[in-house]
Amino acid sequence: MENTERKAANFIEEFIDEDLKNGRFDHVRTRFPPEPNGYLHIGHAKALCIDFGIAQKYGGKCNLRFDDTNPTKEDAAFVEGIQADIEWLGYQWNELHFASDFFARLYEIACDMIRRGVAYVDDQTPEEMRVNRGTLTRPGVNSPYRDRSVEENLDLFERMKKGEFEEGSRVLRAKIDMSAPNVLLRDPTMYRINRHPHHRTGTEWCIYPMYDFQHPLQDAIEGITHSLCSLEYEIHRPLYDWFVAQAHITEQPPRQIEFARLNIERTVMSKRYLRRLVEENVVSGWDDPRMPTLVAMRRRGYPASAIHDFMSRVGVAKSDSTVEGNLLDHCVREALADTAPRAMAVLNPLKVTLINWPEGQTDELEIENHPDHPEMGTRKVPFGRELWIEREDFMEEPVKKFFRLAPGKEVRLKGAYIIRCEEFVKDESGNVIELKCSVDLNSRSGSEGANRKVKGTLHWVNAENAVPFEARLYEPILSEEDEIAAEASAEQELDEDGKVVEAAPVDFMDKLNPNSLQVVKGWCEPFIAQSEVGAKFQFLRMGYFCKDKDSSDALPVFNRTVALKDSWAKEAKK
RNA sequence: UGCCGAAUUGUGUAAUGGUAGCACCUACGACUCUGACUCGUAUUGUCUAGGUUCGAAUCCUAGUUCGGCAGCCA
Repeated sequence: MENTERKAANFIEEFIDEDLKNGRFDHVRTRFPPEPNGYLHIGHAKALCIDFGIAQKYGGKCNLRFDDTNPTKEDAAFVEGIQADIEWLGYQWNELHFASDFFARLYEIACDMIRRGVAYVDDQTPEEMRVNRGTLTRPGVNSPYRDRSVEENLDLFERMKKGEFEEGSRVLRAKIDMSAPNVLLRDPTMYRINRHPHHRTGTEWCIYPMYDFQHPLQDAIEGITHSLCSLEYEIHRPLYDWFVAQAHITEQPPRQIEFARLNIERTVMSKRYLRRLVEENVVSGWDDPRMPTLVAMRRRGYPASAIHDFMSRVGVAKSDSTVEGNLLDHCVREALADTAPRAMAVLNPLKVTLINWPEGQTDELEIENHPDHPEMGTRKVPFGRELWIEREDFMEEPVKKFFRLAPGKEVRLKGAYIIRCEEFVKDESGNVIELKCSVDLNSRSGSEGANRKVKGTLHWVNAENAVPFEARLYEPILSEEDEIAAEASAEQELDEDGKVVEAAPVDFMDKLNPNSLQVVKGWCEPFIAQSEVGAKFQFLRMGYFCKDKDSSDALPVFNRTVALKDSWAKEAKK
């Protein structure tokens, strides 16, 4: 492997380079280890891109491993969803493993640890265990069951496995040090009893290994060289190393390296909360386009390449950070800019009648599908006396710098003619409901008469053939400024012993953005309606849109993937 | 009051003792049959205080602030 020339892109690669150079490893093998208890979100995608990306970069391998050690919340459907997401991102795992395939082996290792006197069955109640663990500032005390004989431990553990005991009545613990400053080392639990059927092993097992025991051993078994994970596991590393050392699986223990997880402004990034959004029907499902899950982003129209681009821009570091939503939007726009064909759709329609256009006459105009890519061809667009334009493209009393339609003012209709607003019609409550415009019949696009300066160009749809459609417009799922409070788990209050008194939860449901979904009915060009689910367009001036699976023949539905940048909106605010 | 980490412009991330750079955001301008795209210009930064050094974001000392840890979750 000739990586000495290549410059490390981040601190993880520096560590790996170091390991390769000093001979700790002569190859790289990573793993992506999701628990199948939900769908992958953009935060997982960061870890995923790092795990797979580094393996790729070093010519190594990356395994997909499901850490399915807690049957309570896991489901086979998530296993499939996760695999689909990984494939969508274009990665291929080398080996596919399930922790549950190794339950027998882990059990044997646990028995061996009992025989060597470094694990024991504890009969304390969860409450007793908690009390005896001590606090952050006070050492714990040994369990009264800590010094049972090997024979008794072996017998008890086997009977735990056989299902002779109730859930919660006994656990297997590692015998380390109840006064360790790192609380995780105070005789951590290795196995607990859980009778919930497992999505793969059914009722074969009723004891399940804990993460701290299973994960490092699984890494060692698979021959993982670098076990990359998020910062929260940093404090677990001594335990990780301890278990690997105890298990005697490999001469070359895997190295755990931690990096900061991804946070994005106004985005919920915790599986627990996402699950709540789904279960409490705040969203329509894991693939609701407001969700930060990959399955939702795909549905919303984000190209996989945008995710990769985003991850490379976000970088990898060891300090906690929160990325602006702008950056993701930017990556999505950039990914779509060259590939999405242009089309016209009006989201908030205002009727325009061309007073000097012959009644009953409909022309066909030829309009390019992409201004920068002539190879994407052109399409025929009908044009007649009655049109729809965007309501916000007209102002009765135009403010300065507004160069769209206003009484007496001219605009160009994209690919068509220049029109002038001659008068406007209001309903009884004073709302403008129609514009009467004159059209410059010599100004048809491409003709000589079109070559004059008109400041504004509007998109439009011919009323006669327009197809009604539903547009779903999205905003971040959290209200502004509140994301941190919502992200933070419950505030914990401590009593004088430093123990948790009560969790006073900040209910993130209160932080939800009431405008995260806006549904509007608009008009679009006929050909758009016939596109396939998943088809992506840029609706001129309105943003990138993706045809949704909720579409019917009667009513096409489009998700706005991302809006275009809008410098007028900023100007208008002033 | 314990242990483990982290602090570079508004945000994210480089610089590994030698010119603090890049991207996004923002502002202004050019271009424009998308107020998009593109192009140009600009503002803003090394947590604090000492020290070592010709030279410190980088090394040392002491602080400060922030994050994580007391599941039979992962």
